[in-house]
Amino acid sequence: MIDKYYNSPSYKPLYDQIKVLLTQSLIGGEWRPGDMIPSEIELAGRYKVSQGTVRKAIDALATENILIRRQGKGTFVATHSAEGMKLRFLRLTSVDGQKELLQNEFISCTKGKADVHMGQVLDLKAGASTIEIKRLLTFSGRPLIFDHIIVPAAPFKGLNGNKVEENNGSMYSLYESEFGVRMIRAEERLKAVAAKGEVAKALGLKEGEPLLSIERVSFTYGDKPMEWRLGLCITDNHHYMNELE
Amino acid sequence: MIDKYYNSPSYKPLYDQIKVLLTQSLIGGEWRPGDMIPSEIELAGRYKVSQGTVRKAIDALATENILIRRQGKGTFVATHSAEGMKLRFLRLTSVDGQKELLQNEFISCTKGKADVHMGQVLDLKAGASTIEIKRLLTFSGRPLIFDHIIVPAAPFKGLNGNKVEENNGSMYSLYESEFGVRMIRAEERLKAVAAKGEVAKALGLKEGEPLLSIERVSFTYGDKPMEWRLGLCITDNHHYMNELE
DNA sequence: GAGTGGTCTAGACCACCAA
DNA sequence: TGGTGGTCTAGACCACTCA
Repeated sequence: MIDKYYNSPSYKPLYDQIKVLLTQSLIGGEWRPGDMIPSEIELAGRYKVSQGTVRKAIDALATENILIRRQGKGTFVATHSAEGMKLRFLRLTSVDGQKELLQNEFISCTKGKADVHMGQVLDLKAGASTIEIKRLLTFSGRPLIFDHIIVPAAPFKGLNGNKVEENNGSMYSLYESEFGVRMIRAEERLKAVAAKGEVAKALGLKEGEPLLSIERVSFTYGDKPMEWRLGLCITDNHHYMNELE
Repeated sequence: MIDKYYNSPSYKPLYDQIKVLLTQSLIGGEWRPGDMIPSEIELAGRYKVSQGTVRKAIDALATENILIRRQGKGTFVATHSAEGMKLRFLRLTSVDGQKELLQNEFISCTKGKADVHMGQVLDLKAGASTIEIKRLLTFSGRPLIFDHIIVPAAPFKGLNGNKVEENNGSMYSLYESEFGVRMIRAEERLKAVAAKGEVAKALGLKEGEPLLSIERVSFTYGDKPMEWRLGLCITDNHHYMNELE
């Protein structure tokens, strides 16, 4: 199981192997979001390595926001239901600095089929069943974002408009609490586009006014894509913040 | 100098203290971009700590892209002149995937004064001298980005249009090689705006067409802001990529 | 072969938290 | 007071690079 011998043909550092084992326990549901995982010393015993090696594996998962360390308490599986994590992937900030809460205005939830492109994006066969959600996010009464969300139907069997509304639009905590799907990372592609049609109407804009288009694909454990999302945002009083290092 | 005793009122981990000392040597120019810094063992001796502690400090600087480790060779000060680092902060990618090189079309380089807002952004007194550069970046012959750059005049004494053109618009490697200013991180704010005036003309657009506005502030060692930049981008065939974790 | 960073261990002690 | 994560050390050995 554990292979510490360097000359092995498929040599990998021990802490990488431990990291894989920990990830498998997460995927397998041995520890669920919010749970405390065993202590470093216990894990060291289980895997027959030193505490320092386990520590390095946990450190890696902690910097990826998959685990959360708390001195004196333990190490926990990260969860989207924790306060402050609900909008983890939302980078939009009001120009005057405050990160206010948004209101969710549900529009529709329908069944669909993945076309070839969406099949590639979500790693599905073309024609596979999907669920599509449209909604409007408003900020102090004014429309801000028009969201179009597509997820594969299979892992989200039973997802419907009621559940979205009950959850007040916090999709990620819904995915996690109802379907056991935790998103760990996302890729975004941004463009500037002109408002038109349904979207312009919902946002109360004239045709042709500029909108920030944010296309996002979110991934769960094992880099499996589980959600496609297109957000069209009015950026008169908000901007998308990003830090480059 | 080094304080490893935990009960000290201003307790900080040893590796953080080492990190500060290393950063000071970088600011002071003891090691310049591209240089190899002393080996871990040598630094451990100099600071009277163990190799592991030095390693942890270097690890931190390496994940911040300030130092670069190379097994078997040594640890080096990161540099913008290295190939592949020239466009380090440019997140724009063509839709069909290729990360092509851009052509730089110089427009102007003028002297100016910081207004109150720019003073705050660049940590200058209002009225301090600045240098402003405007340019157009083109991609296979077609305009792509209109850049407006403002830097404080003092640290960049002698910066002019010729130098920008000689450098083919690679501003960061110019700052570094000519003025010893290395940028280590940047903050960006993105919006969608409508093209107008000078910019619309330069980019060959009609008034009102959507543009991606990227406002960037870049920082050198010690989080000192050294450059403000506004890039207005045509995103018909390009998008801004971002990874969220 | 000499020198560098990379991995792994074992153990000591500290800081934080909860009961 | 006991358990957790956090820091620090000393030392062994491996992998990579270059002369």
